Amino acid sequence: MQDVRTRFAPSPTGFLHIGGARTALFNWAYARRHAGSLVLRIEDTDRERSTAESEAAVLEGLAWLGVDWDDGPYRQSERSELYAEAADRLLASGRAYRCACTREELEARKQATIAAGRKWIYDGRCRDRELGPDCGEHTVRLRVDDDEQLEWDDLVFGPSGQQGREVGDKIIRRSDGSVLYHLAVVVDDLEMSIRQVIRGVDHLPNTPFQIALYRALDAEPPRFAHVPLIVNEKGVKLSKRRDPVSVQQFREDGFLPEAVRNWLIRIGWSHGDQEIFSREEIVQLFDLESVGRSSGQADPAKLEALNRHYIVSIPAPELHRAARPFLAREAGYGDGDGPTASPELERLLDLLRERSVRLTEMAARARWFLLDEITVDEKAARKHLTPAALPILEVLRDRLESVSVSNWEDASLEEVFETVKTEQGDVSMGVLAQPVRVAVTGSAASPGIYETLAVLGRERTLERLGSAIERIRSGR
RNA sequence: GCUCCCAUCGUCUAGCGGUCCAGGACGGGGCCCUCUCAAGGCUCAAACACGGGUUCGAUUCCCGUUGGGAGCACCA
Repeated sequence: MQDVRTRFAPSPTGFLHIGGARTALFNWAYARRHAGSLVLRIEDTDRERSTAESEAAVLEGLAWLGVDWDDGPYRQSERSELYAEAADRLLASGRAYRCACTREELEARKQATIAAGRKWIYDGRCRDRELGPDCGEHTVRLRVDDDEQLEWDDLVFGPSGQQGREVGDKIIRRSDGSVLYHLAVVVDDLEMSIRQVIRGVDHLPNTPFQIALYRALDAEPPRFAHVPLIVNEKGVKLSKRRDPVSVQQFREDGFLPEAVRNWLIRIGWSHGDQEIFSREEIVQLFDLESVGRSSGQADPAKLEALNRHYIVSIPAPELHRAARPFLAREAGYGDGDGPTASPELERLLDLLRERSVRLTEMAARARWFLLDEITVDEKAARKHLTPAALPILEVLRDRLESVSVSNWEDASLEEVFETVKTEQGDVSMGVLAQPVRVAVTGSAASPGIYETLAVLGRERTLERLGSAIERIRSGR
């Protein structure tokens, strides 16, 4: 069997977006699945747009998603001698030639061709001129013969290819001596011994020319796998500028990496009817054979469903760790600080799991516990903190006062509620619980009332019941 | 415009000639449960783009139409 060695090659011109993240995931999954290796290469030859911050963001995003690599990160900006050398070699072997056509001339001929309704391909004017290094300002082009069959068996799209005449002699080295993307990629993939190139279909049209480059360099091309694009609601390829889809953003919005990873790996890939894939299962089951060919949308609702799933099912310590920064933010702590871990807080988080889609929501639902001062939802107060509820709250407060701290737990609290319920003429639980809930959490929604009081603690419960009673009495 | 690619419920998809009056998941509707919010249980609606072939038989194979997309740089 052929060795597996893949690569992910992002250009650091912004954040890691979900399209790139998914490509990374596919490369990672394929490499891991086949016990191969993954190389990370930063394509930062566009000095104008590439930044160090962006590179850091990309690496951070990958790490967060659980994509680990075995080699790199390499930076193309540090490898230019390699590319220059390759261009020289091509020139020396006659597989490439110097072209002295100016941009203006090229543009004029191109426009004329297009006006004539034909596709512009370099017309080969300098092809046989055998220009030497002293020909003045010039570019270097790869010689691609008209009848050359540039074909490959795509791991996703099957047999693909073009004739040389459809490709033409493209520039591989600019007049300033720098090298173009195609050459850099081919040289790198060769030098890094990449065996499978897994990338977006938007690169598929580049492949014939790159194959021509491999041949010109007397090298065997790797296998290619072009994966369908992730598109937006309009069905158009995602763009960093237009579509707000950075991995970083999802992280800040309270999504778990497990959920985002599961979400992305399932766009364009499936394994029967299975929907939930752990990191281990992806490594076990992923394959290019079950990657589809049509582009897909990333459905936010699906991400939310997955996030809910993982919030419920990840081990408690992991959930607590993931939730900490969100709790800190909600509680108004500075960076680094955080709410003290306590058995009550952990219990509350476990109660909140089933009711939270995102960590942000979870933290918001924990506000009444995190802060000493609660904010009372006015609508809830109007409905439940009414004069009619006053006697109930008073009786409950008195009864709860006689429950000791050591007895402050679900069972004894339930007992108190049951007693009061009977005494008040068999009122329904709703009539009893809602005023208490609003009094104690400020909101009409919370975990079960016994659990809520138990987690809050005796002192704070009594204090808040007192405030609510005051509030009703003073008619606010 | 040219070259190439794609086409199953709203979305992601299963299906690799009969097992399909097309299955799952998310989303949506309804019912149940219920101290609130959720969760959960049950349930309903929802698709093979169209037209030709091939075949005893097409969602599955071929061609065309339509629709969508990608690429056409001295960008990556």
